[in-house]
Amino acid sequence: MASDFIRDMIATDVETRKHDGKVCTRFPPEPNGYLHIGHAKSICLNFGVAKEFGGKCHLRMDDTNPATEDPEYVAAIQRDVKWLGFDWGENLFYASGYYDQLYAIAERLIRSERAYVCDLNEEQMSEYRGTLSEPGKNSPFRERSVEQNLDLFRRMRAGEFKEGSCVLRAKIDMASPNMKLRDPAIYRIKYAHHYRTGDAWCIYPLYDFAHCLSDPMEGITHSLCTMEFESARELYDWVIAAAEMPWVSRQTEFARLNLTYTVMSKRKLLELVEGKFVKGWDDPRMPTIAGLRRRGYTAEAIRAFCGRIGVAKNLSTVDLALLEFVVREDLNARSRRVLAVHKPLKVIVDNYPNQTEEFHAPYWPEDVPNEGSRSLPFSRELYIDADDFMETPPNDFYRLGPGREVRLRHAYVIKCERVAKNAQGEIVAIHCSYDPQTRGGVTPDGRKVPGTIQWVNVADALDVEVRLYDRLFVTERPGEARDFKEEMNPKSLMTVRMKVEPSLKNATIGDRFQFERLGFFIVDADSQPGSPVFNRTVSLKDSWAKQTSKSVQVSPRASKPKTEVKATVAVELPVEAQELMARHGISSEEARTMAAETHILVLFEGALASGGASKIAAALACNDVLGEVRARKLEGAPFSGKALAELSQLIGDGTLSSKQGKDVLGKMFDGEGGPKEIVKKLGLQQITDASTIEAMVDRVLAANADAAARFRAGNANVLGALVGLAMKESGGKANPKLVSDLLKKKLA
RNA sequence: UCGGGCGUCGUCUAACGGCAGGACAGGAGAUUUUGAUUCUCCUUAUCGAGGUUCGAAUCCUUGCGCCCGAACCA
Repeated sequence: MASDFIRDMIATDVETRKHDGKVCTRFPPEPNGYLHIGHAKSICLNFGVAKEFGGKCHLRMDDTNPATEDPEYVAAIQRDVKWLGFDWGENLFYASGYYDQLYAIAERLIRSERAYVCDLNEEQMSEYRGTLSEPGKNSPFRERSVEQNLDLFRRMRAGEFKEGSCVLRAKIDMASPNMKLRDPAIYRIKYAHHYRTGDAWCIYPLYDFAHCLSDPMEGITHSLCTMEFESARELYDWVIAAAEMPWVSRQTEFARLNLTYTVMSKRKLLELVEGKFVKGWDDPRMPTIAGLRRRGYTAEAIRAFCGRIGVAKNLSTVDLALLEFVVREDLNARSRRVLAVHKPLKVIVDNYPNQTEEFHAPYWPEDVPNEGSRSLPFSRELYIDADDFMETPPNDFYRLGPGREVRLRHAYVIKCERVAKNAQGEIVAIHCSYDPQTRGGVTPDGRKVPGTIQWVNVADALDVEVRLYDRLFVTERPGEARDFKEEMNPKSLMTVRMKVEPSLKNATIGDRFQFERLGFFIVDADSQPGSPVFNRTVSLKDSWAKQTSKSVQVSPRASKPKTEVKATVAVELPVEAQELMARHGISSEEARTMAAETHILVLFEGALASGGASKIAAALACNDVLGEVRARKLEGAPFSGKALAELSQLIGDGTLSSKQGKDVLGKMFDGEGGPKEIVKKLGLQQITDASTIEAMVDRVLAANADAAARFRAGNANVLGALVGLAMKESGGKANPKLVSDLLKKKLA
């Protein structure tokens, strides 16, 4: 499995023995709909990570809203996760299984004055909450006593109050810039029957309370969720801390999956199901796991897809073509090839005797290492596909046309002699001759027959129902310009009849085939014994169709309009920065940084006071110290201005190159002592001796003869790489400027 | 900008500060009893402007753009 930022983070946590080196993840769907391919990404990530690090992944039904949840969904979720190939073992949990504990924690929060019962109605509450840019104001019920809150909360539970009359709220901060922290509701009254707890409760916890507590209750180490929960993380941490949970789970967010030509929210999918735009959650056009399964996708293909799309934080919309690619790749290796004719056109082989012969036809092409074959009956009346005949074909059409030859797959080469038409002038049959020398499709005389087409014997043809599926939406991003339901593809399902070879009579539900030249198909559950129904999983790539439709095809996707280069408005330097600039003789950029980052200013002034070289110290402080502080999520540098002064002196007097200076800075952050100490410990005296450097440069050049050629060919970046190599050769001690100059001279 | 997140080929995703790589899509060709598969080759990217550095996609400043957040949903 390729790595990603989450796996990197977990690997670090395991190495540093966080949580005792254990890894426990969870997949927490709400049973209010079916799982879709977007969930598959999360499932593959959570279960995959657990497996890779020798940990566990729990399956947890996040069922805290009795109004929308249903046991049917619970069963479907388990079926789909299992089908995808993942096993939660004993670890199936329900948020509803924690209602007692959650209630107890809520009372604890009340006792520690971190929660209160609020009687504001929904409208008032939203008014009190303020807006994104204005702070909210405290609820008039915020200062109720512990006793009163406890009493009220218990009466909420006892069913003494109407639905909506009050809620339990966390007492955090109504002025927080993070709206999630403005005293969020954590319990509401709902007189609804819960599918698991029945009528035991009339108050239910909300997501922000239940979810973040379920995690530590189960010993979850890494709580992976999608980006829209990012601002909830602060609340997540607050609740765990406020509840004084003995276990702390860490939430990390990644980007959810979007697919072109697809809608991916449960709300929209539910709308499609309830509005009968599709035939249910498992309609093969749906991006649900159940739909994809019925469409003929394999779990392997879906997992491969999830592996290929990666995990990152960028908002991303994956091309549907990638999903089609992985399923073709998978199906190519596992589907038997059979012959089927979509639009039957009768061929009469006039010179063929009145008989039936059988051809031995392998199920697999040569490059798929599988065994098996069937026999194919052949006689003088056959069906071929109407698309494989043209009365006036262009030169590059190498199928059948008047006077032209074509190979019938596994059978004979035939030649079109004449076309039979009815009174309306429509073609009713093609009269052909066959070449008896070409039995099995070979041409002993060595002549080229470029076209090979599929066919079915009229007498034995099976007439079957086939469902041709296509993308559900016609636009890449349905719903972006108008209501997504107005952008549905009217041809997303075309139910047709096909003539297929007789061996398919006993195909059973779930069998997969490739209908040669047409696509991959699976036998649908609607099949009856002896009369299979096929779903097209995906068509074959068809470069002929692509070529012929080129003229009508939309122009290749326009490249993204580059953001217009606007005249850069010089941003005025704040007064404090101007003062600093004048006072310390530093650059405007540095002054700006120091004016904004007090700890950098303090550090720099400390360095100045200790006699540090001001230019170097300023650059170091603003560019490198600040970067390091941020990367390590610190408040400030863990060393004094004096240490910075010392370092800048070492650089200033040539003891250290600026590169070494930065390395030393890293060690200072690691707490390995002062600059001089580190230099001594590591023996970091910079190498400036010309002959020593030349020897190293020569060695690097000798070992990378091709690099020199590439540099001369115009790749200027090679120089950087060679400098890097020479630096490594010197153990980081060479003066990079000297190395670079020498290299330039030698390469010129 | 009230807070947060994110900007790398058309798309998705890599690159301890050291030759911007891979996959899909697109194009050209070879092989082919599936115009499939397979195999070769090619096109295309670091949001802009400054700064630090021998060297910046990466560090700093700044501008721009996109996304998320004001359910008693999850």
